[in-house]
Formats: sequence, C-alpha cells, structure tokens
Amino acid sequence: MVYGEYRLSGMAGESTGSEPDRTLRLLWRSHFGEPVGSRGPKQRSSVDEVVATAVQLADVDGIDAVSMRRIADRLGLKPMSVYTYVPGKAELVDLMVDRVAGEMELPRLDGELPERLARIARLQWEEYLRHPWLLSIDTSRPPLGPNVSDHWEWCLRAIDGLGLSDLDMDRIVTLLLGFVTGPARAHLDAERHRAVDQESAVDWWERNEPLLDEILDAKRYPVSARVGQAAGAVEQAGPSDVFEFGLARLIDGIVDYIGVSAR
Amino acid sequence: MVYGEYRLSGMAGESTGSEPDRTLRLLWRSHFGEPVGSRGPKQRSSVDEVVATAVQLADVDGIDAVSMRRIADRLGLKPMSVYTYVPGKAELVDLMVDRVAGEMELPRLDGELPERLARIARLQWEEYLRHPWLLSIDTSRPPLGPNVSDHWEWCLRAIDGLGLSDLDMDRIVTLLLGFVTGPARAHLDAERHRAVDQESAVDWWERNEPLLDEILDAKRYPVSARVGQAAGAVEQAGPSDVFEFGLARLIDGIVDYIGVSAR
DNA sequence: CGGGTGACCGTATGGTGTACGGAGAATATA
DNA sequence: TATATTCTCCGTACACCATACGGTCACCCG
Repeated sequence: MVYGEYRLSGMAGESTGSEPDRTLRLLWRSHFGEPVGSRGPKQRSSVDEVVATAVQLADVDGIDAVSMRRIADRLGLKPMSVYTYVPGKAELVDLMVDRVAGEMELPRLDGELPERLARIARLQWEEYLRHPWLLSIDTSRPPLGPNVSDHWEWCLRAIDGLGLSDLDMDRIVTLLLGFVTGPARAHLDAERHRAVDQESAVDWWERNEPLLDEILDAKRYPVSARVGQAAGAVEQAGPSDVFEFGLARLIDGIVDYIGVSAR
Repeated sequence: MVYGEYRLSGMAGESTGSEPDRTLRLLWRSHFGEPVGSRGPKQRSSVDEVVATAVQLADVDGIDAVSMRRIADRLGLKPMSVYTYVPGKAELVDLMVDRVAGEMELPRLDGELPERLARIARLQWEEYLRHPWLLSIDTSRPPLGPNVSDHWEWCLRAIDGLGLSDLDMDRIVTLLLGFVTGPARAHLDAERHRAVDQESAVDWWERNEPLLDEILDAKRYPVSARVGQAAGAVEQAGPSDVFEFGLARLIDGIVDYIGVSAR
C-alpha cells in the first residue's frame, strides 16, 4: 500500500512571467468574487466543493485517500475535470490547509500573557486532533491564504506590544506552534494504533518482548529502559496530559524570557 | 510530478502471529550476524547496500526519488528482487532513518548542562542539513533500531541524574529535538528555493507584490506585515542565526525549569 | 445568430508499490 | 551421490497515481 504525502506547492508560481500566482488567487477567491463574464458552460461544482471533498477524504481515510480520481468520483465528475478547478495536487493541498485553518474561531486575546500563549497552543492542538493529516504535510512554507494569514496575525497579536523585537515575536510563535506537533503526533499515533491495528502499543510491546529484551538490554540502554517505561505508562493513562504539562513548562520559559528581554 | 512521502512503518508488524517483527530483525541485523545455513543461491547485494542506495537517492534528489525501481537499477537488479532484501517501502524508510542516525558520532557528554543541551540540538540540526528528507518523514514512531536507540539514550543521559522525573526527561528531549525542525525547515526551504527555482524568496515576493499589497493590507495584518518584513530580512542574512538564537532561549527556559524542579 | 470561450472528458504516458508464480541455483538430507 | 528443499532473481500483471493533450459541445457576448 502506498503511503503518499504531498508537499505544499510552496507558492512556486508557474513561471509564466508576470502572471502573479494562480494559487494566490485561488486562496483569496472569496476576496475576488465570482469571475464575471465567463463564456463557456456553467461549472457543475466549485473550488470550495473540491477542497471540502478533499478535506473530508483526508479526515476520514488519511491523506493517502486524497486523489484527484476519488475527488472526481465524489463530485460526479471525471478525473480530468477537477483540473478545471484546481491547477494540481500541490495547490489543492495549499487550499486544504487554508480551509481548515479557517474553520475554528479565533478566541479573544484577553487575559494574562501565559493564558494567551496557552490559547495559541491549544488551538493548534485541537486543529491537529480534528485534522491529523496536517501532521503529515510539509509545512515549511505555509500557504499565504486568508485563514492562515488571519491565524498568524492572531498569534502575533498575542505577544505584540511587550517590547519584543519583531524577530523574537516570529521565533516565539514558531516555537510555540512547533512544540505542539510533538505531543500531537504521539497522541494521534497511539490512538491510531488502538483503532486500526486493534492492538494497543502495549500489546505490540508484549508480542515483541522476547526480542526487545534481548536487544534493548539494560546494559546498553539503562536510561532509555527506565524512561521509556514511564513514558509508556502515561501514554496509557492520560490523553493530553503530556501536552498540557509540557505546554506549562514551555510557557514558563517564554514568559521568563519576555520579562528579561522587555526590561 | 508526484511529491510522495512515506510514513514509517510504525513497527506495525505483519500480524503473522508469534513472529516478532521482521523490521525489528532487519534493524538489528548487525547484531544477529549473517544468516547461517541459507539454502538458495547467494545474494548479489545486501540490505546495507539497498539502504545506502536509498539514502543516497534521497540525499541527492529528495525523498521522491527513492523508488524500488530506481534502487534496483542502481544495484543491477530488477525491481522485484529488492523485496528479497526488504519487506516493503515503509520498512525501507525505517532502515534509512536508523542508518543516518548512526553515521554521526555522538559527542562526549561532559561540560555544563546548557552546553550538553545545545549539543543535542546541534547534532539534530546537522543531521537535518545532511539529510533534508528527514524533515519530510512522519517521525511519529521512530524505528527502534540500534542507532536511533543509541541516539535516544545519549540524549537522555545528558539530563540524567538531575532529579528530573522520567517523564520530564522524556518531555524535555522531545521538546528540544522538536524545536530544531522549525528552523531547519525554514533554512532548508530558503536554500531549496535559491537553488531550484533560481529565484530567491525575495524575487518571489517582488513578483507577487502587487497582488500581495492588495491582499495583505496593513489594516488587516498590521503585525504580520511588520514582523514578516523583519523575519524575511534575517532569512536573507544569517544561515543559522535563527536556530542558534532560538536555541539559547529554549535552553534558558529548560535550565530554569530543571533548577526549580530539582530543588 | 454566429464566434469564441471554456467546462468536461477520452485517451495516453510514464510513473508508483507490490502480488504471484516460475526458473534455476545452492545447500541439506537420505 | 542423488534427491529434496529452499531461497534468489525476475517476468508479468494489477491497480493505482498525477497529469499532458486535444476534442466536443454548451453557453455567453457581440
């Protein structure tokens, strides 16, 4: 079985010269309004429907299930017709990312700084839980769509006016959002194993115990053996404890730095 | 062109009953030694050669270039023969990850705590620079191979004996390693754009300026506009400044926490 | 009421992972 | 030594994938 994932198009443009970027126009399609004076026949579907279908497929069956053919099927189209809505798959993924970035309301930015920072991370956490495929996407260059941009602006505002340099602001938000991926991956991976493999991580461990005992012997891995046991036990117990605890520590660190830096 | 990426096999096992896990056995192949008493003809290649070829392909042309057919070509084999060395592509990726985890020597763990923490992050940073495709891989469940395990043990030892709970140790290492991916992605993405697209990020920005000026207007994105400018300027300037600066802050935060926690 | 535009799609190309079964080589066993 | 077993290599095939190209035809504008 193929486990394919797709990079963001990275706003690569089509190198058609002065044409700005079709992806950009697609991302901001609601801002540009309907294309007026189109000659040909009416479109039977819409960009939003295509993107929504893709997101649905990814949510239910994973990012691998997102294929132009399947999208076409769902919409009652033939594969090649999808390309009249979207230039290609990479651009479609951009649109998917921006779409899901916009489906959750951005909470108010009141309260103390630590609480604001926590809100940033928790929103991201929730987004990963709703759309696990986001973790399988190369987010090196997030699409500059309206929802992603709104989200980013919202994050930055949470730490604006504290005397931080622009660079520090960028770094702090990146750090905070990046932190979430770790616990989110661990959590979703454990969940996926319970659901799909029908054997929990514990079962897997038990099945492979004889081999692992031989390999991961306490002489070579004294610390890992001890720590791994604790980490495994907690994965069993709490759902997002690891996330919340790590978050609290991280926020402490960030707040400390802001205090020193703004002095 | 397809931009596929591949998840780790996640040690899924083959559900063949009591058979532990072929992937595990492959990962620890050096530990088990040569298989004695094999009946058929000698193998013309080896698992190590297959994995090395795959890593080379990924290093030079990206993870997409890693295909069973291409590997076979390089080794003078036909595609299906590769499957006599490796069960499948997911398992191959596991082996690739463990291989590159072992190619860099783990430095001594002496010196002050901050220096030790920095060494952990810098090693990871270097590994990402050498093998950018590692960033395109779903590392939710890293393969339990010898090199990955050694690496993990080495990380944990750097913060062992400080009075931290096992759980905290796990979390801190995860946090530190997770942090690296952010700057590494940014850095490599910028580099890739310079090399491949032959237009720097600045050029892209200029080409799309008219559209972006209309969209990302200062009214809607006052903070992003300001911060983005600063972040972009620095991306131009320093190579790993962002990484080093962020690392210093993060370490400060971690050290603070350890001090409080161990009291 | 044409002319032109663009949505839809049939076909095809070149890729992917990998299941299946066969040929033949090399060793273990009788 | 002869036979049985087992394993490597691989030819073929299947089911996908993204997408380039060109044709057909519905529709709007002039």
